[in-house]
Amino acid sequence: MNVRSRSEPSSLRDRFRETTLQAILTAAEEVFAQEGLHAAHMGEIAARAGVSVGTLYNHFKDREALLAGLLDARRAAMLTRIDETLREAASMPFRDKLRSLLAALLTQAQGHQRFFQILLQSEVGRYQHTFPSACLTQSETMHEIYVRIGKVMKQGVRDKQIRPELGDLAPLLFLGMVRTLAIRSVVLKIDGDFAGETDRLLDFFLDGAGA
Amino acid sequence: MNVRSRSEPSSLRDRFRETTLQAILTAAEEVFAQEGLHAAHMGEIAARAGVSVGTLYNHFKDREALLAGLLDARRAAMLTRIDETLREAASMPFRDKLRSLLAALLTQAQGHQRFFQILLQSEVGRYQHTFPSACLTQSETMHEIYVRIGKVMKQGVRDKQIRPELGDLAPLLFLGMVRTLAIRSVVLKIDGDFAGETDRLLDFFLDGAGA
Amino acid sequence: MNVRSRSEPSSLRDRFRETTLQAILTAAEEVFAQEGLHAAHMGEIAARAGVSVGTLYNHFKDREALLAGLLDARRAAMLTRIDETLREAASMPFRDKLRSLLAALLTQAQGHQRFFQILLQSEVGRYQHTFPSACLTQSETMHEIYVRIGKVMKQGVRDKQIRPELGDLAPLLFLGMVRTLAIRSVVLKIDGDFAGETDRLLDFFLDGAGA
Amino acid sequence: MNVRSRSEPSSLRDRFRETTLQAILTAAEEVFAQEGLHAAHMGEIAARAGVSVGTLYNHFKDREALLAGLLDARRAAMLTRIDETLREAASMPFRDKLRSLLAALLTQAQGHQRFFQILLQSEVGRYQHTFPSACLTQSETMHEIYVRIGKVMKQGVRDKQIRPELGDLAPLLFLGMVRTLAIRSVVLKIDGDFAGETDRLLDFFLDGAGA
DNA sequence: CATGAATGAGATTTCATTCAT
DNA sequence: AATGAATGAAATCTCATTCAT
Repeated sequence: MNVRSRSEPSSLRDRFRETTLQAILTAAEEVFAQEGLHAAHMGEIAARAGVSVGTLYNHFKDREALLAGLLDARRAAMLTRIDETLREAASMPFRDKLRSLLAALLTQAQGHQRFFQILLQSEVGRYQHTFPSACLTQSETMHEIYVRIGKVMKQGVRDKQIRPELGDLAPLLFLGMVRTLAIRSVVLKIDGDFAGETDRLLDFFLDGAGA
Repeated sequence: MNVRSRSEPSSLRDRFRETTLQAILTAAEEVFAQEGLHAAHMGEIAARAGVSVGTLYNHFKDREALLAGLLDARRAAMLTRIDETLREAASMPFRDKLRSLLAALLTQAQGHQRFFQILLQSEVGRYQHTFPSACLTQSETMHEIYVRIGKVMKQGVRDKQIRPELGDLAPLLFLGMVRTLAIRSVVLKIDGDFAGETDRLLDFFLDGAGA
Repeated sequence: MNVRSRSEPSSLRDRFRETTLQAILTAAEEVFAQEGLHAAHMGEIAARAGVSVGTLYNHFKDREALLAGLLDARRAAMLTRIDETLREAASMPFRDKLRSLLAALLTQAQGHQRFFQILLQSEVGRYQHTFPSACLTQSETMHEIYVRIGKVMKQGVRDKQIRPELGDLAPLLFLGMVRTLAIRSVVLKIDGDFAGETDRLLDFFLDGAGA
Repeated sequence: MNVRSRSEPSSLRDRFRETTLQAILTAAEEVFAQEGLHAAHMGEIAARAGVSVGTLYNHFKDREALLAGLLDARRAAMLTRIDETLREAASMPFRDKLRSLLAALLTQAQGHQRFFQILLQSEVGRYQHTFPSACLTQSETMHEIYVRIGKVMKQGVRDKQIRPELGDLAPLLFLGMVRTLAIRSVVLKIDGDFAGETDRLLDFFLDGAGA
């Protein structure tokens, strides 16, 4: 009993801590995506999370650690989702497998737009000075995604479904389509239906825009 | 004579002033591209231009005006180049015209990588707070490019060279390929040969990656 | 109980905050009065208040807000004091009432010499560009004082104690006497006994300097 | 002849130089009065004078020397005018002499409002750090004026025209009336008719505001 | 642990002054 | 002697981080 009465407040505390942590991560994702990596201020993140700045520092050593933590958490979720999709699609014919992958990427990009925006920022901006470890995380994430797309493409080439001339451009162009939709959504400030474009994009990717 | 004797010292000074201005713009382009819009510090720009901080402020009211001035200058050059290409290609068959446009875009993206990087940053980052007027310039630039690509695509659809189902995605995807190369070059830190990829990209765009 | 245990630490912190705020206001009053509105530097104010520069900005948005906050606080105190005096003197004969008002003004001018110096600076200097809102506060303060003096003067005219020919010059000249003492004290750098001059000034005001 | 032909261009040059100098002084007077001693920028003065900043430095060692030079020039004119008035009024009865002095002061204050505004600023502001020598000039100017008023007042006391109780307050209060009009004109931004108030002010000074 | 006021390093911006033309 | 672009010291302001409560 004693043990329980001691352990329960502790687990309650843990749950509180976890809730706070999630609130911080969500707020951070919002602010980093909306304001940009450099303009995302700790005060703003704290305010949106409904905690004080000090609390941010109780959970993360500094600003960079907060971003790195956020990216780590999201990255795991994203890669897990892609891997699941690929496993489910393992035995499908190539075109269906590619379709599943594209649908998964688009669904992720739409469902985690904020995280995706951060990913895009990391790609084009130079944040190595300000966020060295977060940048590392991001390029690793991107690399993981490329590796997965790359495997599918290689299989496609082996199966004579993908022209070999494209070589390593194929994964880049495939992901580039997702990026295009994401940017369209940011620029036009509309919540475009990413997944609904799956077939148009797949047709474009495999058969081109030519008549 | 009087006029000349008056205008000559003035034009000499003007030439000096112009030299300084170009040095500032070049330095600013480097720093904004390499460090990112928010992390580009006036001190760094001044140092690279080989002038003092105060000199930046003799030429531009503030940091934002400097960026806006830079973007205005580069934007004009880029749009002029694209327009020239399109004029030269006006009477070509569609595929050649599209090839010319793509080659022009890739050449620009490679020749003005720094400016292109800034353009990409403006697309994905949220700089409206910090650089309102520069952002406006950038979205106008992007819009101008889209309009030019869009016209060619519409003609392609009329000529039955482009599948009409893609609709407004066609220009986005076309520019997306250029973006893909630009990002590859940034991420891999290699000066990839953009223009050399023209044909691979054109084939991909018109005929797809499918075998 | 819970409320108390929550409110107490908060009120303790509030008291600290309030202490800091008062230290800042006092330091600002000193520096603005001694150095002049334009030459009062934030660093100097911070140093005298015994805080860091950043702390000033935790309490006031910028330099102007600090001045405006200072003036607002002091203005309330000054007008309250004058109003009290007038209320106490409401039923006195005119000469005594005027004497009370003059004594109150002189006491205020002496007791809050620094604030008065700032008031004088605002009158003669052109600070509309640098301190627009503070200037507004100051002219409102001056206007409030004029209104109060004006009322007494009007009553004096009705009671045939003040020559009507002076018209609206009477309040100006009355306040001018106070200004004269304040300036004498500034120029001679002596802490002249303002209140001790009440009767000499009252005699002068009512009966003139003529024999 | 040779001598003449050499001296003439020189005197022409001198005249040019003199013209430029006057333009600078006039511009400086405007800017120092309108913007305040601290906010008066060399660039603004140069622009209003229609010369370049460099030219200011060809005529004056630095900003302070420019202000000092301006004040010296104006001070001489003002004191000369007052002295002339006093000489002309030397044999008048006391009241007329006082009236002449007051009229002269008011006329000066109105005719050289800008200079007067600078005088007022110097009285109440603390410019010893920024403009040490100019401040000296100003307090000397003020002192000279006080001395002149003081002499007349002393004579008034001897002639039993001025109550001796006022003592050294009399000159202060006399000048205070002029200051009152000047400030009214600044605050109300009206070009009040100073000289037209001479008689009202003289009556007030000698006989008071009492009925 | 949470809090949030205080800190101060570092950024932007201003402007008197210099000096090559 | 006039010019005005360049200079850089000094000011204002920002914001990540700390730490006493």
